[in-house]
Amino acid sequence: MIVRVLPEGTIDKEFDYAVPDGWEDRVRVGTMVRVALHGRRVGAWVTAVDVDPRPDIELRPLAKITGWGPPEDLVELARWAAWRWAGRPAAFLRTASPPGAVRALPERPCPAEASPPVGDPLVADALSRPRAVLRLPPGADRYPLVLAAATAPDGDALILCPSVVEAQRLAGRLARAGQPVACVAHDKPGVAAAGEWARAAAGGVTVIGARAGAWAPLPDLGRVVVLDEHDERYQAEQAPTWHARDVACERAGRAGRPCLLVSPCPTLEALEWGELVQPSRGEERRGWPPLEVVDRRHDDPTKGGLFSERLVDLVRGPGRVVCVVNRIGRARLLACATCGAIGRCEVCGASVEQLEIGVLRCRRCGTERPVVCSVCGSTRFRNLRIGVTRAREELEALVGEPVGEVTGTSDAGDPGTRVVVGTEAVLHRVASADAVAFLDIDQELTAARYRAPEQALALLALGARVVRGREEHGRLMVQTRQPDNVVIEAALHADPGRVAAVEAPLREALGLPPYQALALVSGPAAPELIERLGSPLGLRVDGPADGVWRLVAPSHQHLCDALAAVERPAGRLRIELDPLSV
DNA sequence: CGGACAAGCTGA
DNA sequence: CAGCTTGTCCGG
Repeated sequence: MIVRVLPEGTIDKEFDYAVPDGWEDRVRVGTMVRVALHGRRVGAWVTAVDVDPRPDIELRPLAKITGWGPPEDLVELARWAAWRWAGRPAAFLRTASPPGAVRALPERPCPAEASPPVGDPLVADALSRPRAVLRLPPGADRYPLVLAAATAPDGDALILCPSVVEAQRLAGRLARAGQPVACVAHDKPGVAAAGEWARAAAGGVTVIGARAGAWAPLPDLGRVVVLDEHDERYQAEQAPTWHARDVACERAGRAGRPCLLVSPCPTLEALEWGELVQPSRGEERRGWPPLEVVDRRHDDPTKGGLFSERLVDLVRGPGRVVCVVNRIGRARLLACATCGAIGRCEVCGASVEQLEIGVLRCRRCGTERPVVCSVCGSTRFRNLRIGVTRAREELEALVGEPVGEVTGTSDAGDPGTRVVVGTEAVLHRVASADAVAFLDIDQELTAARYRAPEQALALLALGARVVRGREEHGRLMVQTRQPDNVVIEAALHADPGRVAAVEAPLREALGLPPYQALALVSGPAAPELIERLGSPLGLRVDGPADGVWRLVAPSHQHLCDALAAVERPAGRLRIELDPLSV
């Protein structure tokens, strides 16, 4: 027998090898092997079996069978993803492969007993549709939905969560309920990750995972559920910038299986893809906490800083309070206290920030200088935009007790303080609180990213989840100079559809995703790629701006076909499909 | 990817 | 022209 293999790494070419006698039944599409290539041994995936021999080449034998690899449907899916995100199939096959060698699959567990009927009619409705988007408010418990999906007949469910921690928590809960479950995650600490992959590959288990879980092996895929589909952690930040939600949807579609996207604030991408299933107004309102909007339009921006009177009352007051400022450091924008000039870099003119005491640092070029006004020489500055570090200091002074600080880079140790301030990361770390306050939500509302309104609503929904729904008496507070902003109104009325209703026509008019396909091309080899690309029909090439070209096309079909048609030039190249900001 | 080999550059 | 770097090609 002759097989075709694709080597690991960046060799984007397939090679044929002979299968030694007696190995035939251990080799199938997806099997991981080692082969001699150009005097070296490299790992590879079998991509085709029973290949016709070529008379011109003397074939070498496979050197070794490493073990089980992605099943055939995922090898096909990897080819699709390579097209869809302009990457190499090997990158996706790596994600779809076990984190260590899998020699044998474990026994398939005995099937669990017959599934109980789904109690919640909303969940039953959502699970009964082939492509549904379920808008579930932040306070709603998703476990009944997960259990219903896990116990549904017709195959094993695949359930995705935005983070490995959430996936593990959910898998643990299902396992304790007696459900056979495998938690597939590549960066899962400690536990035998290859073992979990093997249990998934054996079948008969519900598979739960984070982003890479979209590539978990399931021999008998039933339904696919993506929880918090709006979460940006589903998208890989390195190229290829694939999105686990989109992979999951494509995978379910290819297998002819139902797929359900769940979110308190579904993205426009999700709404374009499937039918929206929403709770009654009353049910959705119960799932959002009341929102206290502190209108700061008439507050003097130079007085009180980030802390309005109502906010001071909140933090002084009983219960656990989480404050969110999505900025690290001490000061991200400063003005001279004497002459009022904005602190600027003397080299490039960009605004300077103060991350630590005594040093001003340029946000663009990184030049540092002492805290002296370059216009009038004064050494006193006003902090126009304070960050988490400074906010913590000021909060401590206000409440007269220690205040915790949590940012994405701070160590995981929980600050056991009553009041905690942090960036968005604090909402992922703190399990529950009596109140969540967004000190400067305007920063999110006015951010120069086209998804800013969706992201701001997602942030509010995350805060809402930490304090739970209306019946839990949690409090959600925002301080804003834009109390009429549709994002604030959506959270206030527990009606996320308001944001979509405003954003959809706007994005359509501006030619932004999901109504047009976008890609950014950068890196030393980018000019060569742009040159080779030419100007195919339907593709617009803008730029370069700061060395980045922007490709726009009416659909992914147009854009990805155009990219697939050109040969990738040598050298470093980053092709970012569906960028989160442009 | 990484080894092989060719082409280009340098210094005596 | 040896000795070195840089670039391109190719593998089964």
